[in-house]
Amino acid sequence: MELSVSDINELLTRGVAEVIIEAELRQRLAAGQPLRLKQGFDPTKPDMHIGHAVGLRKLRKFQEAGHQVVLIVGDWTAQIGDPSGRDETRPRLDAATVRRNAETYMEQFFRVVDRDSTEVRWQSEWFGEFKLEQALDLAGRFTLGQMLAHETFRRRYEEGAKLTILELMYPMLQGYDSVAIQSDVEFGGTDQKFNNLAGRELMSQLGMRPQHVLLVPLIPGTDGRKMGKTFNNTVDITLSPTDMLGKIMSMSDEVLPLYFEVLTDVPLAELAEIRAAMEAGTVNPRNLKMRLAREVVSQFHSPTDAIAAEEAFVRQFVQRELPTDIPEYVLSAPATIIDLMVAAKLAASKGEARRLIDGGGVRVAGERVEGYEMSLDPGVGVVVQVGRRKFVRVM
RNA sequence: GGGUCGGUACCGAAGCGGUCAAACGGGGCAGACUGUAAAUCUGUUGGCUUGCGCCUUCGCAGGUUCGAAUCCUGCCCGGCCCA
Repeated sequence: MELSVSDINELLTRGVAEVIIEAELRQRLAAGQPLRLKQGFDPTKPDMHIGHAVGLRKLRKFQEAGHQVVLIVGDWTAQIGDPSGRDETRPRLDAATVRRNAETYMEQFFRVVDRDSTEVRWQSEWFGEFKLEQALDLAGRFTLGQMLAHETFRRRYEEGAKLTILELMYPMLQGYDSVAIQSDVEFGGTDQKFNNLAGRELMSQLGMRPQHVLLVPLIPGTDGRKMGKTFNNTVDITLSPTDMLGKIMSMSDEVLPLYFEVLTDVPLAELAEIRAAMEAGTVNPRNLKMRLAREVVSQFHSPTDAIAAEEAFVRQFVQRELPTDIPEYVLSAPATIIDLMVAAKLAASKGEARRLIDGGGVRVAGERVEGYEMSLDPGVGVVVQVGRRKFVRVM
């Protein structure tokens, strides 16, 4: 497939943080030779969020231009745990967990990336038979000085935190993957730069053409802080259309333009308009956010799902009506409101249930619950609501 | 191997014999205001118990004491200094 200069331009700049080395990669793309695009992952935590989708979408665009994705399952590096950005040593995982996580990950990966033009490789193909001699050779190719150039390592070293030799091995192993699969371009988030460069270093030492590196930005989470599990601000791609839409609607305004850039195909010209309108304050960000939410839900589900989710959203949060899909909880005997909340998982403990009631966060049939005495009978069909989004119909 | 400092709730961090389920900050949850935005304000944040009270929790295991997160012993883990 022939790419125009502007196609290549968008491929290398939109939603891209850095390309190493851009001029060279530009030439190779123009030359039209199919390239091997390396994307690795560690099967540590299988849940993928839309932050990961940024890179995957980019891979997809490259595939559409005729290139080949090589997905590496880091079943060895997963046992070390990527130290990048980490303040502490990670626990090591057992093989069965790794395997299971890998399956889950790939299922999610192929929701964005085309399976047919992807080659899946496991690190154990080359590390399974690795000899100590080879490991020593690898270790001999990097200096401590190089390793301490890595922000993460340096900081932990200087702060006197725990830093194992094993962790220093991580970038070397990831780098060796590039050698093993003869990577042309490695994809990753900006936090992967050091590891990716280790691949370039190794390849050139071994007389190979060093891979190029394409880094995508790490996007902020829904609250504007770095997206990650610890902040509970991710939008997981496995979310239902309703939840996904809801999460996006609850995000901070400031991240809107970036999300449009990296998660939608909205044309660049329009992107500029959106940015300008936001800055000038001539649009209600809520409306833009709804459009973004629609676009994203359409991608991971379908346009029909997106429309349905939007309608449900408007009913529930704008018109303040009850959602249509309230789960039922079947009561076998009369129960107090406290016991019901715990049994129906509206509260984690009886203490929490009481606190929620004290705080005015519990409603039964639309009426705020006061005191703990209320009791409910089986079959009343009444809706119990906790907070703004937890509902149960008591049957 | 020796010396020394340290390991507290989701995270950071006080406490150093009783009044400690454990200050304070962050985060979380809920309420008010909203656009399920931000900012702001309020409440709450181990479990059981409507109060009283009981149980579990301050690296692990023992011990001293009427009483321990706080003192002692051993062990495990980490930092620093020396080798």
